Amino acid sequence: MVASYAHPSLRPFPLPPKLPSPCSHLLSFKTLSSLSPTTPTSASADYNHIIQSLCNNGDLHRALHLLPQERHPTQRTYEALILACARRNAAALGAAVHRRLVEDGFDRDPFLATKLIDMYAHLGALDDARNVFDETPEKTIFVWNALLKALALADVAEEALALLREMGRRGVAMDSFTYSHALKACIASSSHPPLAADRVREIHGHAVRRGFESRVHVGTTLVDCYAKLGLVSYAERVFDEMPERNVVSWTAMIACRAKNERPFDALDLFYQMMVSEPDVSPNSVTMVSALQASAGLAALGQGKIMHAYILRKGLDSILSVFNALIAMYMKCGSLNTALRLFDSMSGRRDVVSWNSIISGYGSLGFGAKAIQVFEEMVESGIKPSSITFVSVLGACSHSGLVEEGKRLFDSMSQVYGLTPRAEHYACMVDLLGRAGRLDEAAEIIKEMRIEPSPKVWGSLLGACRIHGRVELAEMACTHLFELEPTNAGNYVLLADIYAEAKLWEEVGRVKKLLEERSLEKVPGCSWIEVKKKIYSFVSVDELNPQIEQLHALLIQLVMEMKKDGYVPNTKVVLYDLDHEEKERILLGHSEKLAVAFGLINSGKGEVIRITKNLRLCEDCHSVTKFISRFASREILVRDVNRFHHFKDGVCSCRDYW
DNA sequence: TTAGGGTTAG
Repeated sequence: MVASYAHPSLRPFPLPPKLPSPCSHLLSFKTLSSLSPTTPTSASADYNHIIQSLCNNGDLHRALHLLPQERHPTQRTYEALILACARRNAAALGAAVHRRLVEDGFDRDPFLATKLIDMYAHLGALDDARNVFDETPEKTIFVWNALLKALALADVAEEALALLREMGRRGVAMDSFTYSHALKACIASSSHPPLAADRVREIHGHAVRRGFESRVHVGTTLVDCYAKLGLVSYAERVFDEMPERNVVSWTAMIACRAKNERPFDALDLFYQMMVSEPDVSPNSVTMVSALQASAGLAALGQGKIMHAYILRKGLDSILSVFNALIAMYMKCGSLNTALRLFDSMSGRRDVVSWNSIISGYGSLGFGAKAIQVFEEMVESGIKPSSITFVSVLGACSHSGLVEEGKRLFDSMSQVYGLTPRAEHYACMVDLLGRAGRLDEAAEIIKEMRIEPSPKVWGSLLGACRIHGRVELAEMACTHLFELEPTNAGNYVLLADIYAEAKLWEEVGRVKKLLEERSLEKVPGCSWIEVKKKIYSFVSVDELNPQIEQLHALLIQLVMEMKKDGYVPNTKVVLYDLDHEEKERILLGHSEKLAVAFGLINSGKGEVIRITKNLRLCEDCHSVTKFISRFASREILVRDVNRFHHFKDGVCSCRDYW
């Protein structure tokens, strides 16, 4: 079944019956007024009960008003007050409750200490949380875990690990909660992945020895930690060995694959869960991850099946699911469906919804439209986030809107009070570099107040590739080879630049470096979804059952093109081979095979949608433009950077990409 | 008393 945005289940759900106003079932306003602190109180009034009820109903002020009336507040009363202060982000009131609690002699109570630590952590007052911990004489495991969690989730995860070591020294018996917090601290503690991985492995080993690995929460946290470190096979091993799995464990594993360039395997796992686990029902988070996998594959058919499922289960009322649907349609190139969904959600759009539309327009090459949507977003009262600027600056870059991009970049700090991060500088380098203003791009890097990230140098290198700047490319590579020595893509780009300048000796030198470091170029791969099945192609794909048919079609098309003046762009082939051999390699590029497959196997009027894991090659770009005219077919190719929409012999990028 | 998974970009 195929879902459309107009599915009847999309009609708004009936509103729940109107709730009674807070506390109306407890006390009338008149009764409350009579209980004000200035009024003599009745000895029989149960203030503890009333205060707790007021707190639970969100009426913190009235609860605090009553507190002085109660001579003997109980532990439960203080718990309710602390939780209410945390919920309302009421720092000053929280501190006042804490003072009163101390006066009442509850400062040695480990239960309330746990609640206070949670409250202070929630309010961002870590020193206060630490003080409560220090001043609690009887430190139960709850107290230790509360501080561990507070430190792990704040930007002081190193301190969390120090606390863990202290627990070890003092012989505190850790429980499964301790392990979950400690693992999260490992991820938060280090921006250096190898160090974080060592730490996770160490705690993992510890958990295994103590028998905590079999706990479902610990196993799930381990899956997630390895996922965040990009160690997919470690995550899979933990997941496979879990004695008990629930929907969260399955979702963590699906998300792990979806986020680590394994969208096909993520979908596979999703369907495995649906088929083999009748007791596990996907929830909103599962569907968000599954949609992300469909988006990663640009598998529109799969995405539509999920949309139908989401509607049937009513999960589209959840904003994150709705946003994930918009993103999925955008990444599958279905701009109109994404826009219809976006239009249908007026009033409940958040910054994520807007960002999806801005980046969607950007990647399709509608830069001016992306800027217009950005302005509408600001007008509607939503504050742009750091990601909004990555999206809108990226949109400027794809469309060559240099001056607009510069203006937006300046507004980021001057108007919106956001400090540009490395990724924003990378956008600016890309914007200027693509437009051929490489010296300005290099100047921006020089003036950066923060350390340029690999993305920044990578953007410069990419621009050097487009504009054939050998020396500047070498300079960028001295940084890149140091910062990310194992990223084969940088070596390949440099070799590409040398090859284009016909510096074959230098090409050989870079290839030798790749060999010495045992690095392999990521092979180009393209795929296409036909009748809800995904077919993938690699270069010179001799194992493909239809390869002869595909070749015959491509040879025929190229012959027609040559009559039209087409000259194969053999400079994109990195090897110093003769022209004929280069042409043969060019013809076997995965994206050409996928286009030919689409022509043969899809319906006549259907748009051919192809996805490629790398940047689209220039020769394939020319050939696809021709095919779109010659075969009268719309062809949409999503490469690693953006969309190319081919129609009537023209590409939406207007050859600027 | 406490814990685990997710949406936007690059």
